[in-house]
Amino acid sequence: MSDVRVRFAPSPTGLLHIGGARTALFNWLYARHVGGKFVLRVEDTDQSRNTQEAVDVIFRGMRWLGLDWDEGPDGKGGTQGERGPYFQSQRGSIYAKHLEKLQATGKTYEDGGALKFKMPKTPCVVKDMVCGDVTFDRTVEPDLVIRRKDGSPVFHFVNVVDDLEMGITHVIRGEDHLSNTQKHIALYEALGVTPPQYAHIPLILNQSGSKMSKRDDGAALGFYEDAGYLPAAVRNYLCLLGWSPGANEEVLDIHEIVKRFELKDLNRSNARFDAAKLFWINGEYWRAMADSEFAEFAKTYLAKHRPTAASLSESLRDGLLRVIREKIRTGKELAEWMDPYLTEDYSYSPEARKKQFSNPDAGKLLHGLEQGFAALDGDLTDAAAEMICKKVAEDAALPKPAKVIHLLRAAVSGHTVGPSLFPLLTVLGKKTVVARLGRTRSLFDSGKLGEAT
RNA sequence: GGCGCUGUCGUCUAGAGGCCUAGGACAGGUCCCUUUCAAGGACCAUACACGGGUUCGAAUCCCGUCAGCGCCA
Repeated sequence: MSDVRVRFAPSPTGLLHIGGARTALFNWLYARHVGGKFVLRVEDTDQSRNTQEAVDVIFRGMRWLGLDWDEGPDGKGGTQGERGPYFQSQRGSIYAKHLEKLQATGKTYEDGGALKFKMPKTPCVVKDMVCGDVTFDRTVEPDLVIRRKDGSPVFHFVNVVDDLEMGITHVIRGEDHLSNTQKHIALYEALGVTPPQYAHIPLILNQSGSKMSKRDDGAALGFYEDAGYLPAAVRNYLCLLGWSPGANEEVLDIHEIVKRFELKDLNRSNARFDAAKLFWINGEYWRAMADSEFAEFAKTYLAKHRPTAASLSESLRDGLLRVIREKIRTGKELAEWMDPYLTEDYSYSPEARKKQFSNPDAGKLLHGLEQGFAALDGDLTDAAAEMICKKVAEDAALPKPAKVIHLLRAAVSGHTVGPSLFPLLTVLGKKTVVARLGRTRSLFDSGKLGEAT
């Protein structure tokens, strides 16, 4: 246990920004590493955007990443912790109290309806746990508006008041706030309170090298949930942006990361977001998942994105998932690869039309395959399927069965790529394979599988 | 414009004066494996921003320049 208290203070904008998620993650990692408290505070002062949905997005994202908080709204309409309320919109009287206190010091003055704070004109040294001692020469620092003409207190002020009222000991936040920190320190000092420790972490940059904004592709955490990424993989990737476990390791269990995470090991330079690397890490987690875990993931993901998958028989669905899983690495791909088997009215891709059904011999081969599978005695197995392919190839005087195999794949799935073919056929079963071959053959015979359509 | 931060392969990083003819990973390339696609294996290419110091010795320390980013106005 320790008396460290850190916080994540997002505003409900309708999405949980990937940079915000990373800030939350680093606060969480530090709290868990030292055994302190992690506080969630919602900075919902912008009434126009302050909706329940927007707040829920934050809770959902945090939970998805597994970042549990010790104090804050519990996400179910209640509160946990003694230092609330944890919504800024409910803290008006607290701000008013501190505003009065600040006014009593004589360090403020009215100016055109706004209340301004007299900034000290002396140098300020921010002792940052990541950036080191950063000196600001404030001789020309303008005074700070702390209450607008409309009476609303400004961000810097409420942020400071909240942090001191909530007993925050370490402020871990994006480096974009480093230059503002001297203002915050001035406010703490004016209120007669010792400022917290600061740790400014590097920013996450987009492809073009500027601060990732919500307009950038993949800037919302929800994007990865929708795309069927695994939260542990996203979390692992985010840890690697500005922090490194040291020697040649990257894919690490979160417990191991918690154990090793130190603020002093944080990088100082901004990091570009690399979607390809995240995709790779996701693949690592995808393959490492236990079967039961995968089954649970697939069930949940398909329920949301492919509700019709529920009508497949359990054995068919499980079989398909098994043969598909090894070829792909996200839920989105899983859903797309399931598509050809969710209906008997499946479509044929342009590649399949072009590569497989533009060949005049295809009709003959399809007939042969259909007859071969129809005539099969007993269960359809990998070996039986292979034999049929070989025989059809021989009958057509083809030197190798490859051509037949490719055509067969296109015929039963409509696509030129897919799961390993023989295991797929076995999963589908003889009846379905024969029916699909019949359908394709008949469409082909009536000239409906050409390139044009 | 002022102030601040940063600057190692395309990207994320290891590196805290000699272990560095700079290591790993992703991405890229070649090959192997493979009756598609993945996965896997082997190999290749690519970096200490630049210029000055300090030192026997610098990616590592200091200064300057340049560049990028951020904050404020």
